[in-house]
Amino acid sequence: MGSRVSITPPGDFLLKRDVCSYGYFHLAPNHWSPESLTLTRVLSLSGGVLTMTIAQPDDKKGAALQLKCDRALSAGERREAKALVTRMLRLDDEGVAAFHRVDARWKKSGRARIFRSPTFFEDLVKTVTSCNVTWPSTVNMNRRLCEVVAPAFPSPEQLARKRAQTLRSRCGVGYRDVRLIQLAKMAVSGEIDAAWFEDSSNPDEVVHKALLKLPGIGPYAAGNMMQLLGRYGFLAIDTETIKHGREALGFEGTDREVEKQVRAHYEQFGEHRFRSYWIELWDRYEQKNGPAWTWPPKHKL
DNA sequence: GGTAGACCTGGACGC
DNA sequence: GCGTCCAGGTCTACC
Repeated sequence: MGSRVSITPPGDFLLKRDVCSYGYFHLAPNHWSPESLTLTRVLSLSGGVLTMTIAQPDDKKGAALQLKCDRALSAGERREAKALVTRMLRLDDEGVAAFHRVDARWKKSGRARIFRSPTFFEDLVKTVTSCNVTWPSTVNMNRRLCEVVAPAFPSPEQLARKRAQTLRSRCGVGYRDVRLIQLAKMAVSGEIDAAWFEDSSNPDEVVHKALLKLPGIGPYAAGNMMQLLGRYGFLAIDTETIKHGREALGFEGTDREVEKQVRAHYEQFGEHRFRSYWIELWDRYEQKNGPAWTWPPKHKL
């Protein structure tokens, strides 16, 4: 007999909109069902692995979330599950109103939350697997990491035990093999301390610099990790950003010139600049392709 | 500090 | 079916 857990989200939270707000909702072990509007994923808790389905049956802002698990949970595991879901769905984001004051374009729709992973380490690995590849390769890498290493997504301990050759040949991560194992070993040894990165009392600039020192993390990945940590004052500039600068914002010139103009443009949003940029970009994707919650798992942006 | 080239995978394309 | 080209961000060597 499985467990059911109920969570009361913030009054503006809408599951389908706030899960399908960043590409990670299509990366294993996440599975979004456009038919049932539910997110299913495998999680690892202290009592073992389980599969959980998250639904918002009333499909209205602020309506209760129902978590359905395929096995019974202890009281401690219920707390663990709630904490992981809270991180993924950003239920504890206290900056939504402040963001809408700075960028009122999204106040009516309520967009502000950007989906992420239940753990810092999963976000780190997903970010590395999204560098220097097209999206279908990122999808494949994450699927195979879950198939080959751990169904609930590899923990640092599980990944640190793997051989580079295994990751390369069976997970298709290519030259990222050594970097991923280095990151895992650093997380196991404590050299990468997730709690330190998550601690909002540490200054953004210090956290950003620390991210840039990690293997496989360059300017784009560090910017992306900053937003995944809830620090939105940094942009994550990639080829999509340059394309957006040209097509949506009308900037011209070389890539470098467009990047400069993009950076200058989003200055006005201060500590919220990534959200303003990302929601604008995502909104354009949805104008072309329909709401993200209708996209099939193999949807190409 | 700036830049060129290597690193891998998978998709598109031409034959 | 095969070979070639290209896109994608990080890292290193070099100027």
